[in-house]
Amino acid sequence: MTDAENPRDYASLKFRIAERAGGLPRRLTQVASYALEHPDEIAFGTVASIAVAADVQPSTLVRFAQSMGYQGFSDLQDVFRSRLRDRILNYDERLEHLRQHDLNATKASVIFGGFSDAAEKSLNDLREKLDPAKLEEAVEMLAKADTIYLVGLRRSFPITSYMSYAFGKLGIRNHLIGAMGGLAQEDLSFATKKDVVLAISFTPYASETVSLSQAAHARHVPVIAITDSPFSPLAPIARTWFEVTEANFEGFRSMAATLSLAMTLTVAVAERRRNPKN
Amino acid sequence: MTDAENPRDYASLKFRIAERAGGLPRRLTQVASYALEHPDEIAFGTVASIAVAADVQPSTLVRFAQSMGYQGFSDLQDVFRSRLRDRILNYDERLEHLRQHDLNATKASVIFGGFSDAAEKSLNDLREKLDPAKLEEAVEMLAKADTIYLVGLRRSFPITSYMSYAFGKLGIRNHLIGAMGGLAQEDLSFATKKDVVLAISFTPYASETVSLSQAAHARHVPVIAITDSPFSPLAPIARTWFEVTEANFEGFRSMAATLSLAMTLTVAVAERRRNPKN
DNA sequence: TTCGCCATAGAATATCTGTTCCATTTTTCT
DNA sequence: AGAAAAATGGAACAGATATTCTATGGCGAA
Repeated sequence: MTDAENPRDYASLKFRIAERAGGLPRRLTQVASYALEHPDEIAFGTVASIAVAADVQPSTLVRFAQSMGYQGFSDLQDVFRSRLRDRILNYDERLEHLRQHDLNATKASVIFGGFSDAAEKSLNDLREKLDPAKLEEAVEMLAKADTIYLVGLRRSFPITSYMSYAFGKLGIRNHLIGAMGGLAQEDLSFATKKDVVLAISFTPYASETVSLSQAAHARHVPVIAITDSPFSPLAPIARTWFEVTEANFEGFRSMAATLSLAMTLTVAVAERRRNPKN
Repeated sequence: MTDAENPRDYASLKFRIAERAGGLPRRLTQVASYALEHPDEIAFGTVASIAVAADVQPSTLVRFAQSMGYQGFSDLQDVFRSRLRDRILNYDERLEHLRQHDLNATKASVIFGGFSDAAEKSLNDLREKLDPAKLEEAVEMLAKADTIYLVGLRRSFPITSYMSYAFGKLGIRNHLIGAMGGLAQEDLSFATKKDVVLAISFTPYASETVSLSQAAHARHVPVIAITDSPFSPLAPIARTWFEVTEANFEGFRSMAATLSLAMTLTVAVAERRRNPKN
């Protein structure tokens, strides 16, 4: 008997189970305690496998789920699965929420919340994923470079233009490619082995960024890339590359993580030049 | 054909997929990229449901698993599931992990942490401080503007250049001032009462940004400002203005909050133009 | 004790699952 | 251009799945 709506998130379900477990028949209590103790067995297992593990009949599991207000075991299992999903994806759900609200409200502040969340998620993602060794390698390369060529168009241009500005302030020679006018190719053709190209591009990869980087790579200019997937055309030609996946809101991707990485590279390179290794 | 032993943990599997994806047939590449982008779909979904989501035949999924060296799809799915299991189980361990890493953390990764923290702090600050009413007002003004003039130099230029790009994509007429060359004054002199100037400037306020905005204001062009203090020279001349204080790390200020606000304005204006307020 | 009720076990079942197979298309090599 | 090989789509299949159903067991009330 479903009494009122039943929990769709793990926290409330857990609460309901704990709450009702006392007044439940023997076998169902047994299931309840097993469920709370081995939540990921429930999430991943099959009725049969869980039944064995909990020393219970398969049908008991179904009855348990029904007594908690769900239609069947699979229904309840979904909640246990969402728990695992949410640990990683709950931001996406929040974005979903915002999007739904957005339809009714269209309020700018909701949009702001969405972008802020996207930024935060992106930052946390990168925090987990960023490999310090790769970072070191990139910093080392950039620190030794004669001139740093910054290649970024469209969405990535704000990033490269920031880097160019910051490098400039720090006295690090750099060329910003693709600013205005079509002189990009010209500029980059001066690059040599002693220089480094830092290319930034995300799906859909701007063709000019890709072709410029490839041309540089063909002339043995080392390339460092910041991109969003191993399938990026920049990945295979880069000496080292960073995977940065920005969360998006309403189709507009955050730039917070990329920017954070860009600032890191800038400052770290300046520091490395001041105190070279060894 | 299983060539050597195959990955049982997600990290190595991911690596193998990325490694081999290039030389894979079309449909298998499609699966590869879907798998890397939606790992938890793979973990929880069924062959049928994933096939639909990835726009592929069920059999292709099995073939993909086999081409990665597994006996069947379920085998590969186990690896994706282990990823979720491990994430959860390691949560406490992860803190340990981080602490240990922190000890041998490289300089660059510490810097990255600093910038990420600064970004997060800035975002939270603005989340608390941002006044929805002001936001509405600014959106309304921008939505009604004939042309939006974006004024930002130095550190603020990445922001305005992003907005210019995004506005352009959304079909909203705008002029990016201060890009290159000294023609800024010229460009802005065309602005009329029906336009709006959006000026972005932070301490120390770039004199050109200030003087351009003042000139526009003198000619009765409405000005919206994003700046960092009530004492900013932009505050008194702005019809409405936002105070955004970015946290800094090693003297380099974050741009996350400003960027978030900028994206908000862009998208909100586009939306407002689509659905004007009575 | 006897009756009635509920919980339980375990088999039955209809659905859904992953996998295989083969005809067809596409690509590759000669 | 033609032949050979590889890749793909889609249907068929055997096995596993969650769920339902029925007979049995246990327990308290009359």
